[in-house]
Amino acid sequence: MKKIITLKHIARELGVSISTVSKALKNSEEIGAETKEKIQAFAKLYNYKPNNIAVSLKNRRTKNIGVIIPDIVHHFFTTVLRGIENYANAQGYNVIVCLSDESFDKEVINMELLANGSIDGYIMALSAGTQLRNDYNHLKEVTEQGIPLVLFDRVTDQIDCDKVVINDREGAYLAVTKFIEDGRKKIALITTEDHLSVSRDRTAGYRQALLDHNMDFDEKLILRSPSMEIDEKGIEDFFNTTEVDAVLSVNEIFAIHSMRLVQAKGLRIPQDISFIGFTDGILSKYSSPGLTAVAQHGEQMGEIAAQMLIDKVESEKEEETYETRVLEPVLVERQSTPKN
Amino acid sequence: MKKIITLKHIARELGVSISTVSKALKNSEEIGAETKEKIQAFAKLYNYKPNNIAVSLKNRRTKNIGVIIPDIVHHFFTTVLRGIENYANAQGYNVIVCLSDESFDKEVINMELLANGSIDGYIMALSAGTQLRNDYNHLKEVTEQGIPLVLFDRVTDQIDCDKVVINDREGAYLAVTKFIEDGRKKIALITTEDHLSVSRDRTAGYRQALLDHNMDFDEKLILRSPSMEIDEKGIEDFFNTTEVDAVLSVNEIFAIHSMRLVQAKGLRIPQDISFIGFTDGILSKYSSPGLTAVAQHGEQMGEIAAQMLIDKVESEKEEETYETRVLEPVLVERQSTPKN
DNA sequence: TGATGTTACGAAAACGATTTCGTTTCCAGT
DNA sequence: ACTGGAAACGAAATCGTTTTCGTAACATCA
Repeated sequence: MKKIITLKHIARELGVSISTVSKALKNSEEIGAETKEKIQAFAKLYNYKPNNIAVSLKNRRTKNIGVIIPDIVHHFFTTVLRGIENYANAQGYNVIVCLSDESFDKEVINMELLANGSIDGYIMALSAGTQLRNDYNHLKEVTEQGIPLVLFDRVTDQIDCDKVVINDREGAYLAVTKFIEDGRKKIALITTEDHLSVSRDRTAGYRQALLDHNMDFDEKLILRSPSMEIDEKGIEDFFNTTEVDAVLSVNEIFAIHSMRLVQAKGLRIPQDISFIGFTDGILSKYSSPGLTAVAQHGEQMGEIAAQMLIDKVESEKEEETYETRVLEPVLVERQSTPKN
Repeated sequence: MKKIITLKHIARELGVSISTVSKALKNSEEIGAETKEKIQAFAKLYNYKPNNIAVSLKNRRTKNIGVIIPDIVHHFFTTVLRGIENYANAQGYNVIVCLSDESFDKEVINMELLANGSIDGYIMALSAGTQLRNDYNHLKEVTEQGIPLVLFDRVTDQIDCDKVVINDREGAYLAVTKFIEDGRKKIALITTEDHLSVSRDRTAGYRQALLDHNMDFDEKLILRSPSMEIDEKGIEDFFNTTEVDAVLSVNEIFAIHSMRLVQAKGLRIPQDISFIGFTDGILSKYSSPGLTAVAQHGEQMGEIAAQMLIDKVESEKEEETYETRVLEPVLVERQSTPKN
């Protein structure tokens, strides 16, 4: 078993002081050429690596960033996470991932677990529980301590911090406009309750598109699931009782499930009914027919979030100016909507 | 901006020594009741939390575990990660995630990034690049330093450490046996080159099942993709030139893509051709028809890996005994195979 | 020769917490 | 009154680095 070696060992072994070793390894001009070479050679030989923990303690910088997301088995979040990882790693940062599981309590616990100096800043998407409860004190505490925080996708305007979102409203607007241009008359929306910020915005965009094209906004054409979990019964009932020729869904799973349902009823996609789903994920790509999707640029979002956070972490000045970056969604057309 | 408070601040403010504060906050019997109360109250008031970095330095324990996986936008790995998270968090550990991107170099870099005391141990699945190169010196270095390491799914027997795998061979065997029992004669295998340990084992299981049932093992029925990335052209050519009535695929995507392809050619699933895929992920569940899958118990795998690692980390003794846990796969039957 | 300047290195404080030994004070026991 | 021993607290070392500030030895210059 090879021992891990410290400055002290090198110093003792070579009969010099710890400070000399430290400086020599940093190639300081202060140290004589001979001594430097000797120390560097020794360090290389024994594969010396500075202890990160000690360095962190000294610098008050951990080079770790904490990411708290509601769920990891979810294409969009993993995509964002990849973006974060990419940028962070390139800058020499590590990413500590915590899952809130859509629960307020877990979100709080996770934040506290990281709050004791383990990280230099947070990147988060709010859990459904937190948004429902509308309680952001745990975020406030963090920002009040001056720890940088970047919120993405699921954000709140009750907290002053940097944010990255896509224009969810515009995404829905795009989709519904496409439906209308294709001559669809009964455009349904499958979404969740409005406490999720993204659902609220998407519903608003849906509504706006209808109104802007002189169509009725009919609550009966909206199915609101209590959460992002699939409610198969609810969806089935909805399609049994509601006549519809286009469906916009706030996530892939609702859309895919609905497609299979109406296909089983003998409807043809996209001739009889067309579909668009939010999140251009793996399901949209591989479903049959392929699902036209509102792409959310998850990876880019992650990169931007990481960049904003690291910029804040590394900027010495305590400017209290926050920025919200809004990414524009695009429609990725596949076979679930007619070609023009 | 609230300042973060340290033992020193409390000590100074209350006119006692740092040691007294430390002990008081740990409810030590050494400290008088009055003093203890005073200190604890003050600490609560100012929301004192011990600095993790300092504690880590003192204890030589970070309570962080490093997870290195090839890809995060991949259902199986995220499932495992969730299992790891669950167990680790419950034990008060944080998880640092690094992505090797299937590259040997990135894997090495990530390991080194964590190797300097940032973590108490590693959980890893080998990257394709590493398995191809067959070079495990970076792992050896780590184990030689006595840092605990648990390998999962993509493992190697060139390294002595704890491992968790599913019985890939048995999974393929199960699937092929099912095909044979259903009367299939031309059973294809879509896999990758054999340098990936899982592909090798699955191919072996496929072969064994055929031989055990007195059927020919025909290389022409095997399509080997160079990597886990989809090779659409290759798959199309394969189905155009090869007559087949059953397909076992080493991952979901190959299977789903193939299903769409043969459906487009007018074949009926499962009447004319049936499909089984490895990894019971989201695609299998939501494809049409639903894809019968070999479930890999990713979450359980993650939990076991985390448990093995934390056990090793926390056991003082330096026993050099390693264990390999083998999970048994199960077949999740859906509509891509006929019902019996 | 004495003042000044380099060069090359070491001592020590600091980061924040833990822990091992003291040390002081006070009181009981004889 | 003297000893012994709790009780309550503090000093200091320690974890491994970094960094500031000395300082010794030697060279330079007027």
